[in-house]
Amino acid sequence: MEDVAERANVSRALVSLVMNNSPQVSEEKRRSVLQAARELGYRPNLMARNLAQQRTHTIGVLVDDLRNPFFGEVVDGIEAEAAGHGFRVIILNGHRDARREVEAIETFLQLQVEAMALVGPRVAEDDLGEIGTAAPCVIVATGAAHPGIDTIATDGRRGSELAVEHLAALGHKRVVHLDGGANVSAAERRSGYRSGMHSAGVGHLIDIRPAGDDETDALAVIDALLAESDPPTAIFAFNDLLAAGALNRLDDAGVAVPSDVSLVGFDNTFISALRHLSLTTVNQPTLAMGRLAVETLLRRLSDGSDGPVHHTLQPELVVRGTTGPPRRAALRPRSPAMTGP
Amino acid sequence: MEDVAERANVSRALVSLVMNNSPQVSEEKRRSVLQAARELGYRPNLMARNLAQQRTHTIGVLVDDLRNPFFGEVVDGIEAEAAGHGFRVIILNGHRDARREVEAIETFLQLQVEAMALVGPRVAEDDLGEIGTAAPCVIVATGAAHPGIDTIATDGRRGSELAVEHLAALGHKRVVHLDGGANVSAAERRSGYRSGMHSAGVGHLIDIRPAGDDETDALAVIDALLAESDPPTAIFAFNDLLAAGALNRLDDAGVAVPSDVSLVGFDNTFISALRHLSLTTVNQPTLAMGRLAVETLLRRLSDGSDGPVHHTLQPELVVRGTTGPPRRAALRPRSPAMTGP
DNA sequence: ATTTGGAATTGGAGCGCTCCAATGGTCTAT
DNA sequence: ATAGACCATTGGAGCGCTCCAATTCCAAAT
Repeated sequence: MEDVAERANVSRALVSLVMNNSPQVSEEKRRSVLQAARELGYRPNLMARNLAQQRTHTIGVLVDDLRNPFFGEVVDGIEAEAAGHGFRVIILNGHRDARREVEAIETFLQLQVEAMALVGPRVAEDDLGEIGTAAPCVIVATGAAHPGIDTIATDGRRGSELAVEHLAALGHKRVVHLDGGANVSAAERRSGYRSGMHSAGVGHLIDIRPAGDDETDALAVIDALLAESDPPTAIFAFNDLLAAGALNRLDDAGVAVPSDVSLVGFDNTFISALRHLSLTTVNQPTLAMGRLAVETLLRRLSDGSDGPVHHTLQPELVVRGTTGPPRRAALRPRSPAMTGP
Repeated sequence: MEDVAERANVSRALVSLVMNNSPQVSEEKRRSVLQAARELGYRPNLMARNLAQQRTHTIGVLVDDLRNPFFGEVVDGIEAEAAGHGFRVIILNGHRDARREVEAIETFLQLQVEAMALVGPRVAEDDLGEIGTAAPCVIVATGAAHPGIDTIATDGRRGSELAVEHLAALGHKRVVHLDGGANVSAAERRSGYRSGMHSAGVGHLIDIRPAGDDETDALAVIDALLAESDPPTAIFAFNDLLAAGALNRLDDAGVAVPSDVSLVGFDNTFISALRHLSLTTVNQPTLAMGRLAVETLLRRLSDGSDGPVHHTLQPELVVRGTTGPPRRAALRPRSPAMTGP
C-alpha cells in the first residue's frame, strides 16, 4: 500500500480512501492511485483491514454435512441474502459431529465473524455454552431443540400432519411411522404423525417404529414389518433417505409401491424427484429458510436484543408416484421379479 | 490480551507464548495465564495473529456447487488432509458460475489464504489470469483443460473405456454414448468411449448423442433413440444424473433395464447406490483426490516450483443392476406397467 | 485585501497480535 | 568469588490497514 501511495504521489490515507471508493476523492487522484495499484498488482489485505475496522462483514455458516444436497440449498439462500447486504459468507463443515461443530464455531469466533448461521447442527444447546452467544447466532433447519437461540425451521409437526392427511384422504388407516431416532427433528415429526392420526380418527392405529435418518436404517424395520401377518397399507418415513431405503427393501421383497403399500418421505431432496423413485414427500422451503436466517441475524446485529425469535415456515406436500389408495386384498409378497428374458 | 496479561501479572508477550503453547514457559505462569484467560473469556483474534505472523495456515476451497454430493466428498478429503498438516480450510461457493468463481478466488487472495483448491471449477485457464498464480493453486475433478496449473483428476478416458469394455464383455456391440455437452470433462470421456469401442472391434458402431450433465438433459435423447427402428442395446451416459434421467425415460416407455437395454453412468454418486436405481457406474476416488490436492499444494508451498503437475487417478467400474447381456429379440416397447391390481 | 467555508489531503495513532533482542535470574564450572 | 551458560520473561517495534483530527488549498463572500 505504501508502494502504491508513493508511486501515485499521494499519502497512504488517500490510497485507503480510493480503495474504499470514498466520494471525497478527486477524479484525478483516484485514477492515478487506481493505475498505480494495477501496475503493482496491489491487493488490499483483508486481515489488516478487518483488524483496523474492527469489522469483518462476514457471516460464518456451519454446515452439518456437505454431502447432503438439502443443506446446500439452504446455504444458497443464505449466500444470496447475505450478498445483498454486503456480507461475505464463509463456510465450515461440521462433518455430522457435535464436537467438530463446536470447534468450527470456535474458529468462527476467532475469525471475528459478525454472526453465524448453524445449518442443521447436531450440537445441543447446553454444549454450546457461552460460545453460541459470543456473536449473534441462528440455528437453521433443526427442530425446536434450542429454545434459547434464534431458530428458523420448517414446521415438522405440520409437515407430518400433511403427510398423514394425504394418506388418510386416500383411504389409508393403518399408517406406520418410521421414526428418525436420535435426529434432532425426529420428535417434532413424530408428534405431527400422532396428531395427524388422531384427527383422521385412527389414533388407535398409531404405530411408531424406531428407524433412523439414513438409507440403511430402513432395512431391518421394513423386514420386520413385512414379517407381520398383515402389514400396514402405508408408511411415513422420517426423511427421504429413509424412504429411499424403505423403497429398496420393499422392492426386494416384491412388494409393489404404491399398489401394495404407499410411502411418503420428508425434505423433498432432489433424490425424491428422480422419477425412478418418484417419492411423495414433504417440501421444506430451503431458500426461504436461508434468507430468513440472514434477516434474523441482521436484525440482531442492529437492534438491541429481545428474547430469542423462532421462525417457523410452512411445509408443503409434494405428491408423486409412491402414494395411492390402499390395497384391497391382503398383502402376498412374492420374490422380486427376475431380470432377463 | 492486555487484560489477561495484567490479571495474570505477566507481560503481553508471555500470554502470547502461552497461547501458542511454547515449551519455554514455566508451568506456574502457564497455569495462571490460562486461568486468567478463562475467567475473562479471552479468545485470541485470528486476524491480528495472522497479520502479525504473516501466515494464515489457511487453504481456500472453492466448490463449484454445494448441492452436488460429489463435490462434498472431495472436500471431505481435502479437509482431512489439511487438518493433518495444521491447515484450516475455508469454503466458498462458486454457484456453477465462472464469474462468481473469479470473485471467490479474489476473496481468497485478499484473505491471504496460503493456497487454494478449486473443486470442479467452470472458469477457463485464460480467465484466471495472474489470479491463479498469486498463490499455489490446484484444480480438482475438472478435465485436462488447465495445462498450466496443477491438476488432480480421475482418468475420464480410462473410465469410459472400462464402461465400454464391461458392456462389450457382456456381448454388447451397439453402445451409444450420451455426451456431456459443454461440461469440461465431456471431451475426455467421449474420447474414452471412442477408444473403448475401437478396442472392442466395434469402432464402426460408434454413436455419440449430445445430451448434457443433468437429469433432464436425457429425456429428448432417449425419446429419439427409442423412436429408431432398432435402438442400441446399451447406453453409456456422461454422468450419473444423466443416467438417472435416462432410466426414468426408459422406464416410462416400458423398456426394461437391463433386460432390454443396459445402462452405465459415471461418478458413482450416492444416488447410483440407491438400490432402487442400482446403477452400474464408474467410480472416482473422491477422497483420494481431495487428499492428493492438499499434498500437491503443500509441496508447492515448501519446494520451489517446477512445471505444473498433473495427477491422474484411476477410476473403477462399479457393477450394479443396470447392466446385463444384450437382448436377443428386437425391442418391442410396451406402455409402462399399470399400477394397482 | 481579508475572511470564511468547504472540499481534498495528510500525519499519526491504534487495531491485537508476534517476534526479536535484551533483561534479569539461577546454576554450574572455573 | 567470578565468569559463563542457560533459562524464563519482557519491552518494543511492526504486520497492513482505517480513522480522526489537523492541515492545506482554493474559491467565493465580505
